[in-house]
Amino acid sequence: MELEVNDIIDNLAEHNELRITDQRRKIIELLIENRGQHMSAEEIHHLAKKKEQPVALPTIYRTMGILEKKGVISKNDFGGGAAKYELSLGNHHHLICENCGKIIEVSGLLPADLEQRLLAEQGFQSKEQRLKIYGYCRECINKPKKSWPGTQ
Amino acid sequence: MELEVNDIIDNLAEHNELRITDQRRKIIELLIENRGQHMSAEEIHHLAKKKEQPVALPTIYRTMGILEKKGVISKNDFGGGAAKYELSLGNHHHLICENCGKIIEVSGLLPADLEQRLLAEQGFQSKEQRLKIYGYCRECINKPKKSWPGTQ
DNA sequence: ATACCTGCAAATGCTTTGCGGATGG
DNA sequence: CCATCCGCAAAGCATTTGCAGGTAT
Repeated sequence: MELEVNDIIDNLAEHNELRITDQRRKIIELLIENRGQHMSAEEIHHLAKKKEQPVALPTIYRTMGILEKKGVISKNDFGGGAAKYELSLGNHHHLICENCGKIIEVSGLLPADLEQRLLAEQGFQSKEQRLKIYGYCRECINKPKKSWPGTQ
Repeated sequence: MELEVNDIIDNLAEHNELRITDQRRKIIELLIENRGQHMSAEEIHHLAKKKEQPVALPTIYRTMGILEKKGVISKNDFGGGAAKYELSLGNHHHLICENCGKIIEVSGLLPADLEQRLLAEQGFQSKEQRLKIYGYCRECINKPKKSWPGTQ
């Protein structure tokens, strides 16, 4: 796990003028510790503070911008106000329950030849696919529904 | 075309306590006139003003909220700051060029049995699927790339 | 008549920016 | 040493809200 922080860090520094700072290391560390979670900038800020290594909010936003451009993380808008970030770990997609706000991750929903088809039919070279599916989760499917948006 | 405005209006008023006002009629009119476009609240605001039937921005946001909940429109975040709205006309998806910001609409990208599969495998009842594909369009695929985000 | 709408102005909340001081390479 | 980065405070923007007056039904 500690290894991976360095993997990412090294990769970032490799070709560019990107400096390795305690703040950036800490942010990546937190992203790895919470892999599979969707975290807002504010949540990362709180976690860092709780671990006695506070990182200022503007620094977090600036870092997220860099990491997103590098493809290390992806930024999601689930409709709850603040953007949510997560480590990019393979192409997966999100089922979003409109009743309780739960996010379920799923893979393997897209046809395998999608990228080639788009290139052939549209001349479009795709880098990343994001499928969001809105609906009701197992628990809410038969419950009376409340209104959206609802964060968790 | 004028017919369709009334279709939507009537449909909205049918089961609910929703009033038919000039502002709501105007907004729907503009959405229909610009079908296939992606418009921000601000753009709708400008268009209404230009047509001598101004609608206040808060009213536009409030109306968009209602129309979205009713499924008349869908709200998109393409990363350019403001949300973009469009009439819901069949399930289509968006190719987003990271170089020039162009949005290309495409249909028929998802497996036909997707909804049934999700219900069977996850117990998830899906209402709406939105696939966003980031990459480079035909014109930009060989151009030197600039940085993102760029709106148009 | 009355519940619902609108417009205005102000508030809100996420995100970005300017800047002086700090620091990694 | 110097370009880059950080934290702070303040600004920027899209969106929401409170409220008083207006309007559809």
